[in-house]
Amino acid sequence: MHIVVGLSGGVDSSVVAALYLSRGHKVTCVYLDGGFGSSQDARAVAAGLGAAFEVVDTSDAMRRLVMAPFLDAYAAGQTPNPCIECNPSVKFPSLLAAARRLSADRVATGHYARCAEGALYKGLPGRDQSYMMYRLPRDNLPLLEFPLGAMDKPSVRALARELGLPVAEKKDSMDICFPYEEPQLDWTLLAPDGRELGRHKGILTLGQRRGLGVASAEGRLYVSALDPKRRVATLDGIDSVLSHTFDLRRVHWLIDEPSGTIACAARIRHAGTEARAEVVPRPSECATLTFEDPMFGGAPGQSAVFYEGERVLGGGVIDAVR
RNA sequence: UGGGCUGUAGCCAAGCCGGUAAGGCACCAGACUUUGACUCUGGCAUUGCGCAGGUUCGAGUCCUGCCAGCCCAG
Repeated sequence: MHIVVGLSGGVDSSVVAALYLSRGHKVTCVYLDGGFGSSQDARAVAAGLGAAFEVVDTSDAMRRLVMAPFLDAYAAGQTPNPCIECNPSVKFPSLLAAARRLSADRVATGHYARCAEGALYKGLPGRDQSYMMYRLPRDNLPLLEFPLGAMDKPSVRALARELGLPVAEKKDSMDICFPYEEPQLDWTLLAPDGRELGRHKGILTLGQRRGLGVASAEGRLYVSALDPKRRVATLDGIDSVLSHTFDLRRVHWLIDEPSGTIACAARIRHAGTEARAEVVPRPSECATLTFEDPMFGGAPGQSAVFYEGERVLGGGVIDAVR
């Protein structure tokens, strides 16, 4: 089999490339160049493995489809999740296009998730990245492989050492992968009774408490409401940030679209807890998500992802928190 | 220029009849994390407690004076 491996130069994707080679497959490593970062490590890994290597320029798509919307969202008082946008609109389309061009059979990446028979499943607990991929087009799934989905990080690292990969000890990447300037938005911070508590220059997220610079005798304060038009943020106790119900837009399914209400488990943050919920589909790719117990951390712009056991059912972008 | 109250780190605030400065918030660092959320861990008043004296083996804690702010009377 000829397989295209999305090679970032990190530990995970490097192990993936090595695995396919050791199984005797033909591997072409593709480094996506978003216009920042360096292809050096990836190139070195591919060279070390004796695999074909090429660089695909995705900088234009990154700017248009990921970075610009990211900043727009913050300006609109939302909390964007660029990784969720990048996967279906830049990363996987670019890798699949490369595979088509090279007449390769499949595409593999180092994501901690699993793919089988056209369905997407979680990776192992504690290392699951399926949340970031719920928005992939359903017809992409049969072409994708995530060989690390059944592994944990220590094993992957151990394997990298065994294979003698030069990046075996490289630190995990986290945080947003592209550079940007934080928009200097002028927020006025108010108490629930309308008292002015302070000002804040920059971006704010619903549920945020650090960086506000406001001391309160009552305890910790969280951003409980954002009014992007007036640039006013209301600060309140943690109870004010808990909610059961979320309105979703841009709902995307990885199963046949349900005709009515479905019960499932759902998550509203990548590293958030999964909890029992109910999804009521609405017209125009909308839905209402209601949890049995109140959830913390929901913010417009973030995604809610639905699960049934290990399987990812779909998800949507949070439009409003109720 | 009558009476009462208060003055402890950036903010709020414990410190009882003196014994060698709680706690919370904020802030900083780290952990966690393919979203800058949340969470967790650690640090955070170096003889210092409005100022100046006094009593005492020892004072934030008692005494005197002063300064500042607040309240009630005027």
